[in-house]
Amino acid sequence: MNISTRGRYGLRALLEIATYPKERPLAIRDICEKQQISVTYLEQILYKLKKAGIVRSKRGAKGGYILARDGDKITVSQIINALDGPISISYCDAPKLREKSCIGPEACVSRILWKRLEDLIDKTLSSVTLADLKAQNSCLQKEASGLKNIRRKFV
Amino acid sequence: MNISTRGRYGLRALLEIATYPKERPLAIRDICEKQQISVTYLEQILYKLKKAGIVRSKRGAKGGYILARDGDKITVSQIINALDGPISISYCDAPKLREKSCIGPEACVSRILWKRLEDLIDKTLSSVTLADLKAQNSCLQKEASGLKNIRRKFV
DNA sequence: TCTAATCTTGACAAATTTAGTAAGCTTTAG
DNA sequence: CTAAAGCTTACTAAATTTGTCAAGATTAGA
Repeated sequence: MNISTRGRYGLRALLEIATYPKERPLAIRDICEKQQISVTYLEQILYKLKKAGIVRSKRGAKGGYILARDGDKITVSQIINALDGPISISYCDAPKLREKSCIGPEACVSRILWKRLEDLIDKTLSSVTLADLKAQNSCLQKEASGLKNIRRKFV
Repeated sequence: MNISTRGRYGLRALLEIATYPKERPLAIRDICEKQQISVTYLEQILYKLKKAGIVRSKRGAKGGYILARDGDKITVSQIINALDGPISISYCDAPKLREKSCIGPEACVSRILWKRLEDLIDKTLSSVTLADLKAQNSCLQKEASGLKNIRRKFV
C-alpha cells in the first residue's frame, strides 16, 4: 500500500495537535475546521492513531486529543504504519492478490528488489519525526509570510 | 501509483525474453506458458513496452518479441515507468484526487518528504538493469538446484 | 495464393481498494 | 440532566486494478 489520504490527513492532524498547547486536548472539530477535513472521517483516523498508541484522548465535553508522547518520539513511519499499514512498493504480497501474483515460493529476483526498496523507504520514514516536521513547517510558514511582505513592498 | 501486476508481469516477461537466444523472437504464448500469465493480458503489457521502445516485435507466423537494446541498457525504472507510470509514494498528486488532497499550493512539509522518497526510489530503480536481474536470477537458480541435490543426498 | 500463427488496438467488465458517510453509542463537564 | 465530545461499526460510492473480448493486420510457410 502507499500513502493514502488517511495517512496524509492523519499527519496533518497530528501536526495540528503537536502545535497546540500541550496541556489542553484539541477537539476533532477544531482540527477539521483548520484542515478542511470531514469530521467523521477524521474521527476514524484518530481512532486508529489512538489504538496505535500515538495519541491519547479525553472524552466528553471539553475533550479532545493530545500526543501520547513527545513529538520527537513519534516517527512518520509509525504514523503511516498505523493508518495505511506497512508500506509495500509492490502488490506482490498484498492481502487478496497474493496467490496469483507469484508462481511459487522460490526466490524471485524482483521480490528481492522490492524488499530492498521497502527497507529503504522505512528507514527514511523512521528517521523523520513529528517534531522535525513541526520545526520545518514553522520555518516554511515564516518564509512564506516573509515573501508576502517583500511582494507587498514591490507591488 | 505503486508497482502492480502489470509491472511485475512485464518484468518477468522481459526476463524471459532476455534469457532467450538473441536472434529469434520469443512468442507471447511461450512466455505465458512458462510464467502462467494470461495471453491477452500479456499482449497488453508487451504492447505498452513496445510503445515505450523497450521491446521490438515481429508480426505474423514465427513472430514474437526481442529486446530493443541490450539488457544492460534497460533499467527497471524504465520498465516500471512504461507499465505503471511514474512511481508516487503518496496519492497526493494522483490523477483524480488531487484537488481535494491538499489545501493549497503553499509549501507542505509532508509533500517535500514524499518527493524525497520518490527520488530515492527512482534512483534505486534506475541503478538496476535487466542484465543485473538476469545474472542474479541464474545465480539463484543454480543455488536452488544445488540445494536440491544436497537434500537428495541426505533424505 | 491460402491459411494458420502471431502481434495490434480499443472497448469493456469484474474484483478490489480507497474515501468518505451514517448512525447509534458512551463518557464527561457544567 | 444535558449538551459536547469522543467511540465504533456498518455501509456506500468512486476510483483503480486486473483482467477479458473481439475484430483486425501482418507474415511465414504449405
